This record gives sequence, C-alpha cells and structure tokens, in this order.
Amino acid sequence: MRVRLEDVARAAGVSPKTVSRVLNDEANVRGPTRERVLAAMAAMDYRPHPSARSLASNRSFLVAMLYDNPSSNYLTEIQAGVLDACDLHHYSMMVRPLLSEAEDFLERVGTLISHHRPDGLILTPPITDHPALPALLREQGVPYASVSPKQRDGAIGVGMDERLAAREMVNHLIALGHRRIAHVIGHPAHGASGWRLAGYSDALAAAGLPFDPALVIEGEFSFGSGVAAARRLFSLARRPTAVFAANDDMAAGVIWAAGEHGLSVPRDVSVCGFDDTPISRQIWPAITTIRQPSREMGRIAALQLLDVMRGRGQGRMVEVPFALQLRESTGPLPTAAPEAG
Amino acid sequence: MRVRLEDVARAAGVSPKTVSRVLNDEANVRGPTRERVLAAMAAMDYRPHPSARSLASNRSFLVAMLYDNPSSNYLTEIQAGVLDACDLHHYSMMVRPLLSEAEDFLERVGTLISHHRPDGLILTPPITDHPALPALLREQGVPYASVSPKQRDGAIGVGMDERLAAREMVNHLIALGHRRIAHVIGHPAHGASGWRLAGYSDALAAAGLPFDPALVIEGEFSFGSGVAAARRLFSLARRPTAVFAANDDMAAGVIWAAGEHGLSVPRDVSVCGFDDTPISRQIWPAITTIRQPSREMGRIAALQLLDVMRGRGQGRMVEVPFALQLRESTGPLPTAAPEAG
DNA sequence: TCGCAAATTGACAGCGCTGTCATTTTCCTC
DNA sequence: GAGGAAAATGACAGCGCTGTCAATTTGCGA
Repeated sequence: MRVRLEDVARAAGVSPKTVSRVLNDEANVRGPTRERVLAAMAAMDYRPHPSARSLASNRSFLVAMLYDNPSSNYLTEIQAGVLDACDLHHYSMMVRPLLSEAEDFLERVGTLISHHRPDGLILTPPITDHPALPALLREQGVPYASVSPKQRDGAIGVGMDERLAAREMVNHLIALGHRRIAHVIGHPAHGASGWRLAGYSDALAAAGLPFDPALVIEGEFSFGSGVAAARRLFSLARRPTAVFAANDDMAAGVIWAAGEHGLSVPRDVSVCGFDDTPISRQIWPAITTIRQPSREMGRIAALQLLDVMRGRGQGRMVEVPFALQLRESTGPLPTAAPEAG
Repeated sequence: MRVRLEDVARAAGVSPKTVSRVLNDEANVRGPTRERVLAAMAAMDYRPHPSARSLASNRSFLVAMLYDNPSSNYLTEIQAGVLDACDLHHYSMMVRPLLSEAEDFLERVGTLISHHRPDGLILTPPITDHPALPALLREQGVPYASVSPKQRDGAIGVGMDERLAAREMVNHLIALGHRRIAHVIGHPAHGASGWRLAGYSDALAAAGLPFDPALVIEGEFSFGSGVAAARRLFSLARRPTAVFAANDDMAAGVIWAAGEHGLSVPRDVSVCGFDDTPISRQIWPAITTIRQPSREMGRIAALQLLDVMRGRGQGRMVEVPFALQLRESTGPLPTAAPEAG
C-alpha cells in the first residue's frame, strides 16, 4: 500500500496537519519537529498524492506552456528549460499547441484553463504578443510569464538583447579585418529582423564604416532567399568580403551561393548567421552564429512564474546573455584580395 | 462558483452517481436519462474537476511521453499526435526527457511513475528498445505503447515498414532509368540502417540489377559522413548516376560533394534521402525523401494505449504507410552520360 | 514565579468525485 | 398476472490532503 501523509505523521509522532505544514514549507514549525518529519518522509519514501493536494488546496501544481511556433528545435529547448524549473519546485508541466491567428484562440485558452486549471502559464512567441490574451488571463486570475515578448515593459519573463548580439556579430567580422560587410535582412514582419539590422548599423557606425545600401538586401529568413540575396551580392563589382545573414537558414543559402560562384568559405568570403539552429552545424563549413540560451530562457521564465504563483515575489523581466558561436564559416580578411579596390 | 457534479444531478433530477455514470460513459443508464444528464451538463457548461476524479477513482487521466531523442522535429510531431489522441478522450499529457543510457534511468522512470502516477506511457525511440524497462513497467502495472520499436512482436504501438519504403525509394530511381545506384548506409548501431540497406537490396534484386559492393558505403547519419562517402563514389571510374542516402543529412552531404565535383543535381546525378527532416527542404535542390507520418504515428500509439488503459481492448501494433516525397534532387538518367561505359 | 501574547500543534470537516452495495424498476417467462 | 432475473438508479462512505479554528506550549517581562 502507498505511504500516506497520515503514515508519516504517525511515524514522526505528530499530527497530519504538521506533516502537511512541513510538506508545504510553511512557517511556524519548530526546527526539531520539522527535522523529525523530514526524516520520517525520507525513511518511508513518502510521495504526496498530487490529486489530493490539488483537491484540498484548490491549486493544481500545474504549469501550462502555450506555443504556436514552427521551430521545433527552439520549442524543445524552451520546453526542457521550463521542465527543469517545474521539477525543482515539484510542479508538473503540460504543453499546448495553439493557433494564435485562429478565431477561437481565446476560447481555446479559456477551455484549457477551465479544464486543467493550471496555476500559471508560460507564453512563447508569437503568443506572447497576442493583443487580447493578457486581458483574458488577468480576468481569469491566471498568472503568466513570457519568453521574448516584443513589449518588455511591465511584463514578467525573459528576453535577449538581439540588437546588441547582432552588433557583436558584426564587430567580430570587423575585428577579422573585414570592411565591406553585407547584411541579409530577415522577413520584414518579424521584430527580430529590425533588431538585427539595427545591430548591424550600430557596429558599422561605431567602427566608422559607411552604411552602404547596396550591401543590405532583403531576405525572408528562408534558404532560398539567402541564395538569391547572395547571388546579387557576389555579382557586385566590389563584392563584400563578409556577409551577416539575419538567420542561419539564409546564411546556409549564402554559403551555397558562394560555392556556385567559385568562392571558398571562409577563405574568400566570411559568412555568419543568427539563432544557432541545427543547420548551422549540419552543413560545411559550420556557420558562425549567435546562440540564444533557449533552455536557460525557458527555465528563467518558469522560475519567474513560479515566484509569482507561490507568492514569493512580483516576478520581473530577465535579460539573458547571448553567445557568439565561432565556427568555420568566418575567417580573416582574404590577403590576396584586399577590399581596397 | 464552479459548477459541480452535484449541481448537474439536481438540474437533471437524478442522483450524483448517475451523472458520474454518464460522465464516464458507463453502461446501465437508460437512453432518456443519459440525454437529460448530457443536456444539463451542456446547459451548465459543466467541467469535471480532474483532481477530484483522480482522487476518487485512483486514475490520473494522465499519459506521460518519454523521450531521449535529439531530433526535435520528430519529437514535436509525435508529441502533437499524442496530444490529439489525449484530447479526444479528455486525458492530459506530460512529456519527460530522459537519458536512456544513464545509470539511473530506471530509477528516474520509477520516480516519474510514483510521483505523477500516469495511467500509461508512450515510449519513443530509443527508449522503446531499453532492455530492462518493460519488466519495470509490467511490475508497476503501467501500460505503455511504443513508437517504432525494434521488436514488434507482442508490442503495442505503431511502426512503419522502413524496408519497403527504402525499396520503393530505389524503385523510383530505377523507374527514372538509373542502373548504377549507390547507397550510403546509416550508423551501424541503428536498426534503421539495416532495414534501409535491406530495402535497397530488395529493389535491385527485383529489378535484376547486380548488387555492387563498391557502390555501398558506410556512413553514420551525419552530413560529414555523407560528404566523405560521396567523395569516394564520385571518384570511381564508373560513378553512380544516383545515390540513395539512408537519411536526409547524408543526402545533403552528398549534394554538397556533388557541387564540389562539378556535378549538377539532378542533371548529372540524382540524390535521395530518408526521413523528410527540414534540411531536405532547406537546401537546394530540395531532397526527394521518405516521409514518416510522425504525427499520425503519435496519435495511433496514444490511441492504442488509451484503448488498453480504458479497458477497451488489448491494443496492437499498427503499421502506418510511408510516403515518397518527390522533390528536385532526383531526375531522369542523364542522356549525355549513359551508364553503359 | 506568574500572566499574557505569540508561536506551535492538533481536531475536524470537507474539497468533488467514484466504488460498493443496497434498492428500485423493468423485462421476461410461464 | 405472478415470480424472478437483470437492468437501472441511488445512498453513503471515503479517496489523501489542506483550511479553519481551537487547544496547547513556549517565551518573556514584571
């Protein structure tokens, strides 16, 4: 038979309620008493019955993670991080894919809440930016934390400084001696595209390099758009010696096009991306890119949420550090072909 | 205040127990009674309290999905399918990453079971093939279903005929006129490698083509191993006109190496892969490959499990159909370079 | 050492549902 | 139409825990 709280109480010589207090880390339990109870719990390998706890306390010990994101790599990482945090505090996690554009989106969230009664929600992009969701959650009294929301003020969760990351990526190219550095912009609808372009400009300006519109080409985050952009860049009379693509897929496309033009990467041209998706390691040369600590971000968002849920604080917006992943696709300025024409 | 089962009972003019019977789809409720209850439930928008149900019935209405798989695309799809099935029967799903090679693997599974008390488990590769897990689960009385286990006899779950799929892939190449068809084998430790190689042989034999060991090269499922294998193949005096790689990463490597050798795909050489991972669409030309209906497979595995859990049957091993994804990397035999030397 | 507030502990009911078993109703068969 | 089996329904306790509030113990100043 399963060990119950009552059994622990008997073994420790206290009332069930006291065991409950220890279990829930409540105040007003004397040190020695607490230790006796903890010892008994450990000795009997006691596991509280989650349903009984929920029923009695009207909490579910459940965190639901909402997503509508085609990038499974990203999602799986975030999910793993959220799980890490949930495990730490003995919460469960459920995942829920949703279509944020669908008409019945809010209704579905409502159903989720009334059905599973999660104690809190983790929102991931683009659900983070849904205009009407915050009102619904406030009304239902369900706390939530967001991962990389566009609007950071007043939000609880986690984010990364993409603009600064892009800037440092370009700084890296400049440090390698590059002066003619091209940029392939991402899909115009994504906030990330703007942040990354801004970081590119920041770096050029800081290094006193001119911003040359001919070197800035619009892509749309796809491999094919990277190929197309690179074909234009490599056909220029004074072609760039380095290309910063706004994501890894486009960087892979640029590398492809380089091969097409008889250019060796990184000997003749350096290429870098953003996101550190698997494709950056699956092709050769492996792409220098920016890594988001996605798992860590999931963990942090969940920890902020748990703080709020457990009444341990207000929660805040945490900024995490990015990391340059230096790989084989970037190298020193080609000496045989100095950029000064 | 929340609507409870008792409220529904009062509204329908029956006892709570009868409402419970309707809720759980039990026998021995007269048609009209059932309808009255269902009507009352709908009118009051009744949602059973999951914890109360669990506590009273000693079931958790929870399915846990165990994984230890680096391919997030695959996982996310399987997960979505499992969720589909769980939603259908009002079960919740939790996900749990594990290290199947870790020493404490079994212990961790035990902890999961005693902590969350799932009513059933979904196992995904390679956890499906863990030698000691079935014994533990039987001992704990936790039913489970497997996705693509090596050992199919007596197992419950879902699988795909990879050997036949490989055979049809090669048949496609033969139908295009190819006669010198190479194969890049996968990592020797994976069962899939053997199945796919066998399918390759089957197709050759059925077409009366010789099996040429020089055209069969060991890879290890990585991009790099595909490049290495292709370099050897393209250096042969009589090089193959088509290459069937055992997965998409290696196919991408083969395409890369083709460019290196000045070969155009598919004009000079056709290349195909297996798995339909994103890389098959992210590079150019997009790779002809085999699609596993992963989401459907997750759904089916979960449905089999639910059948068992709900005492609706024994469950069985379902075989799902694969699908050839014809893309741009395969084409007719080059007319300028007939294989007859 | 006594008295009182504060800290600690415990008794008990009840969270919302289902299992068990008793009771009532229905449906046959003769 | 009576009798009996089977089907349908209901009464009631209790799943394992926590909230509320009462009882007890402790700590501390006078």
